[in-house]
Amino acid sequence: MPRRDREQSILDAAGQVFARGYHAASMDEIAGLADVSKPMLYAYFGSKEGLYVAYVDRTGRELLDRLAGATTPDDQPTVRLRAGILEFFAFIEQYRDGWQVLFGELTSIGPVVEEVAVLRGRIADWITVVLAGATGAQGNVPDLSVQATAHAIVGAGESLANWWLEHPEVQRDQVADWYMGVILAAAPAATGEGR
Amino acid sequence: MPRRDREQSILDAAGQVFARGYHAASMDEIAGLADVSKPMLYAYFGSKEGLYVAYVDRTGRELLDRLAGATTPDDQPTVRLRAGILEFFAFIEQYRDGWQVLFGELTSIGPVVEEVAVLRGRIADWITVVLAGATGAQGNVPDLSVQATAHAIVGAGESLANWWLEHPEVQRDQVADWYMGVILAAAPAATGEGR
Amino acid sequence: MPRRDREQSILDAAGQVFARGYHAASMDEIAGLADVSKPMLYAYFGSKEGLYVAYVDRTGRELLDRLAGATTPDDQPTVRLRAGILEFFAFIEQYRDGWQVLFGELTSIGPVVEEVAVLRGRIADWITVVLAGATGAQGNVPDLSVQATAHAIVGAGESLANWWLEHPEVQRDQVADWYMGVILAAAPAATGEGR
Amino acid sequence: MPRRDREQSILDAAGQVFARGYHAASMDEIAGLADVSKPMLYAYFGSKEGLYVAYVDRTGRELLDRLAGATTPDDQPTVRLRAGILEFFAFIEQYRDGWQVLFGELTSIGPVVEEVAVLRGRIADWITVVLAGATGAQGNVPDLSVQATAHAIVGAGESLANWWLEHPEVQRDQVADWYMGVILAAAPAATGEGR
DNA sequence: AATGAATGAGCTTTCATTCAT
DNA sequence: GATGAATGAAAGCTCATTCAT
Repeated sequence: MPRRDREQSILDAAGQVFARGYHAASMDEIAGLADVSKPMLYAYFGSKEGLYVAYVDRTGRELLDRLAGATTPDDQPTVRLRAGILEFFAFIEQYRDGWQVLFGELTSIGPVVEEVAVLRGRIADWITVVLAGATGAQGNVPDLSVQATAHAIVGAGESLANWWLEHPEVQRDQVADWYMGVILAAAPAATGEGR
Repeated sequence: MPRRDREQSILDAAGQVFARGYHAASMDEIAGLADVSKPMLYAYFGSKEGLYVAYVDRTGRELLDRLAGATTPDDQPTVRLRAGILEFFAFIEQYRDGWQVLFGELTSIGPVVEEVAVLRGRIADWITVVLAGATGAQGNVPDLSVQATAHAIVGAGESLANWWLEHPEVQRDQVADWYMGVILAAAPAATGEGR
Repeated sequence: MPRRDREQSILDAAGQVFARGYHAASMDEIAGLADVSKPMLYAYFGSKEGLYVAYVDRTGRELLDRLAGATTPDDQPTVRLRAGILEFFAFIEQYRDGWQVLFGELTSIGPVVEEVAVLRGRIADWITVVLAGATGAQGNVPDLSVQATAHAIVGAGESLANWWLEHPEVQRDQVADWYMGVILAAAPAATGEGR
Repeated sequence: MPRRDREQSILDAAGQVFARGYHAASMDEIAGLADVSKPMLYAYFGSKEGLYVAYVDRTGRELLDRLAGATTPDDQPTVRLRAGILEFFAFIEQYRDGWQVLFGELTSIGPVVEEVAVLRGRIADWITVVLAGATGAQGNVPDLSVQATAHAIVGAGESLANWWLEHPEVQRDQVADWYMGVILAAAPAATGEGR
């Protein structure tokens, strides 16, 4: 099996195990699940932390790509927003492990904390930009209150996503709608409009 | 030192260490910080998990007590809401460790997952009740959408709190105001109004 | 409670716990069972080993006293033998814990090994003496073969006793009879007769 | 060193240490004696108990193999008996540790209790079968008294063996002869003859 | 006379990591 | 390129034992 594929299948295994938390994961288990010997893990990723970072990277990129791919700049802002949100929840549904790794352990291992923080910032940015279109605010330099509210919105989404994972009987569209409701309601604050 | 006091000072130390995550914490470190020998930890709390649960209990109760104490039922709903939110952020400011233990590790150890989930539910309830007063909705049996939105609101608060921890220059009142803005905006959905 | 009584009730508790093996026993458990604080154990018996020795002493003496008391020198040898054997099994039935402590752990803690070995020797002696009467051999200085066979007989008795503990439906008289059969059959060798 | 060999040398070391009793043995000491690091013990045997069971298994099988190999069915019964007994004592002489592990600790750790009990039963069976030939009894279904007496005989052998270990100046043949004397004397009871 | 409080030292077990082949 | 074999370090936990009251 060529290296590229090996790496991917190792990352897949790593996701399953890391989903239970960084410290609760063991290299042994990952190796076993990936059907590889442990030294391979180190040959390819250097260390446990390296493997974790690689997984977070791959998964974060996947999420951002999906958000980016879900919408075209020409769409109406609310259409873009809805498409993005749907994609967001679709990602959660499909990459449950990845989702839990990315957002389940806020106090995780040092270097990754930053990584995840950056990822959240990007998502907050995406929301801010789309919202700017949706609410008609333009060119406002986002100040602290915008940042804060954007984070609040992201947090609402995360929390909603976790709630959804425990209520799988609810339709994805439904959850997305509720989320949109919250976002649009909170939007004026988020975009700094009206201050 | 009598048992009661020792237990409290052990719990204080435990909080500092658990703040970095359950698995990352070691009994040795907690004992060292509390200036006690390890066997005392086990004599008083039985196990690492027991100590964790005890800490979560104490801290969760503290938070709920504060929320309850911050408001009197006679207050105007928005006054109550604002008082509660202020108290919430005051708690975060004061019990930073406790906050991170309670809300930092979504994928924590088995028995505590439930404990923390219950605590979150209680807070969501509190918000729902106060909101019901604030928006004039009355007697609505909270259905799924209300639950979901309440969770979203709680998540927004958590996320905002974490953001605030990294922007200590912002005033507490300020953050509370932003949060109130989000809540009141999202309230109609949370209280099921208008459906 | 006067010291004498305390000591006895501690020894009773010790027996129950030591029955599972010296190393498997914990001072904590003994103290709990005796409803005394741990320091009392040390005040009265000095150490875990001291407590163990005290228990072995008391129980060994009890067994020897019973053997001695069960028979009068004037009895017919076979009557004495049978009475002694019955008493032996009665002891086992009544002091199950003590029996297991005395004979269950051949590789026990240093000082006690000797103690128990001496006790066994005494019992072997008793058997030899009674047998000497029973088979008519007199005044033979017991040589190695007699010693050896006496030990074999004691071992047969222990093994039989343990077997009996797992077959409580069998009557004590029955087991005693079987044991007598083995002893009388083996007696000529034990008393050195016929060599 | 290949795994097979390592396992054997670990088991050898384990025997020496377990000879002092299961609870008195420490994995550290076994590892040190086997000149291996502790993790190897766990990699190969899973746990302390696993290692113990493995040792009991190997040693028990060895003993049974020897008993089986020492005699051919065509031999005269008393010849078979004598050969078996000689082999039994040879085993004890050679595998002193193993002997003490197998028969020294009657109250040992849970799972092994059964294992050792089964082993004893097998030996008792072997004796019963050979005795049946030696005394001419045939086809008797062994009843309780036979079982009991067979156990008594095994116990006599164990006790004799332990006595012998402390009197190494006695020849093996000598001890075997004494034991044979006891067995043959007790045999009628053991084979149920004459009832 | 009696105990709650306390501990040093040891236990079994697991983990991330590396070497020799 | 890939692995079986191996380990240092540290984890959670328990124990016999003592001291201050």
